[in-house]
Amino acid sequence: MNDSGGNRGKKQARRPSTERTAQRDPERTRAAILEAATREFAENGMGGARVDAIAERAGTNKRMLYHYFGDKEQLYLKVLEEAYVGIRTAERALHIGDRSPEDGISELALFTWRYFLKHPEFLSLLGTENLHRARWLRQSVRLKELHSHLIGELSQVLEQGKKQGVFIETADPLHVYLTIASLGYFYLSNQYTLSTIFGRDLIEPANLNAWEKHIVHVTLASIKR
Amino acid sequence: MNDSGGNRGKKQARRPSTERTAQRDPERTRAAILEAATREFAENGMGGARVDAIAERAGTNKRMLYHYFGDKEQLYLKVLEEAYVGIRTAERALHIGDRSPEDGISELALFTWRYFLKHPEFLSLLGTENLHRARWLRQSVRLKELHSHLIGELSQVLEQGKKQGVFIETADPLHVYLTIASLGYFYLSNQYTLSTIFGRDLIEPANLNAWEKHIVHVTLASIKR
DNA sequence: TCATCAAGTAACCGTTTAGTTACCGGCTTG
DNA sequence: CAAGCCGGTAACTAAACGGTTACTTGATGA
Repeated sequence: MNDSGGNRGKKQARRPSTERTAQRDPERTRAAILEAATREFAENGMGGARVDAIAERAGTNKRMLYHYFGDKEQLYLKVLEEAYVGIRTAERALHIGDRSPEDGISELALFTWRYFLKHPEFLSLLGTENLHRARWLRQSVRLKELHSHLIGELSQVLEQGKKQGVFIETADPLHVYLTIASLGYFYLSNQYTLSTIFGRDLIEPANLNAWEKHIVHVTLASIKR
Repeated sequence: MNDSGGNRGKKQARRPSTERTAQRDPERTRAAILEAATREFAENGMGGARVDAIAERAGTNKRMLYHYFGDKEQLYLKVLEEAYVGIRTAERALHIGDRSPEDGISELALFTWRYFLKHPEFLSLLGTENLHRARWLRQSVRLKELHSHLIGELSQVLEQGKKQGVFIETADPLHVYLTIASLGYFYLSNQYTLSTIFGRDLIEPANLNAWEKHIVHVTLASIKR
């Protein structure tokens, strides 16, 4: 039973006595918690993630988690923000404007697909956040700035392509990005139900390669004159 | 405090005495639980959904829920199965083979988009199930049969289009379906984060109409000769 | 060299949760 | 017409949960 001992409610002398060796490396501990939290939230969602599990995965305990991040919700937001910073930073390094418009778009499509493939935790976090209608992301000020750059750069590439006569006039930067992201996101984040209902292993290399080609094909076909 | 009274652990005479009027309508109760569960699971995911909340939403209590569905997991699987049956049944009624190949594909794209738009709970359930790597869907035998029909019918439409010379030879039924579903799913299920980061209200009617047109355009552009 | 304070531990707390038990009462049927 | 079954209620339980408290440890600089 829970209530054994009969001393409930009465404070007793405790003996915390450190049994594990203390790390004494705040930066490492903080990073370990953040990484463990990323995995836990990605695997179980906000509702399913367990604070105890995060602490254990990080090789520390709950006290430190609350010490560094406040509470579960703030830790979750931090995880989400870092995930966005990760993809947008890598994306910026592409400089899609340096090539021909067609190559620029292909490059962006390939990059996005491969990033999604390499970072399933990012897709999962997006799913979780949307389940909650962006409840936590909305609170984040720093994230909103990160994205105007992407649309701006993509817009320039499309304009150049229109001038050169290779892209249709109606091509819209937001639509193009959403198309690329859609095709990657759906295939990967829904791979488990899709593989089950269609009886095919979508994550098999041959199928992955076919879909990668398909994404580039569809994206270009939708904007080429 | 929780523990007031001092009678913990000792079984006492209870007085359940029916205070609400009993419904005495098993079919209605069952359906009410299923509908309430659909909403609760869609809004909160598997980990976040609360059995008490489902019972309350259904206007009944937990006992009935366990009586009809066994436990939380079996109830969840039932909800998921019903959601799939819903979309596949409506889809079948389209008979996309009755029109020209191009119209058939447009029809399927429009139907899928509008069904997703009308049934956000279906998208949400898919997301939740994939978070758990189709853990529950895999157990379902009845679902796997439902989907071969869709691919078969789509395959016929594509073949007809190829014969008529309007579709490219490489068009693949699974890829076409995944393309249509991708574009609808991503836009709608990620509308909250997307609206936040891009600073646009994606669910606004004008934007919805533009995306509907875009889906049809992209789908056809990707397979037209 | 020793007081201080950040880093760290583990037990603890109050509440919530999935699931169970004890009991009720009206309809059907032998 | 009574017996029993089925649909129903609400209180209960053990375990799990997010979050806190009491206390320890080791590096540092006055």
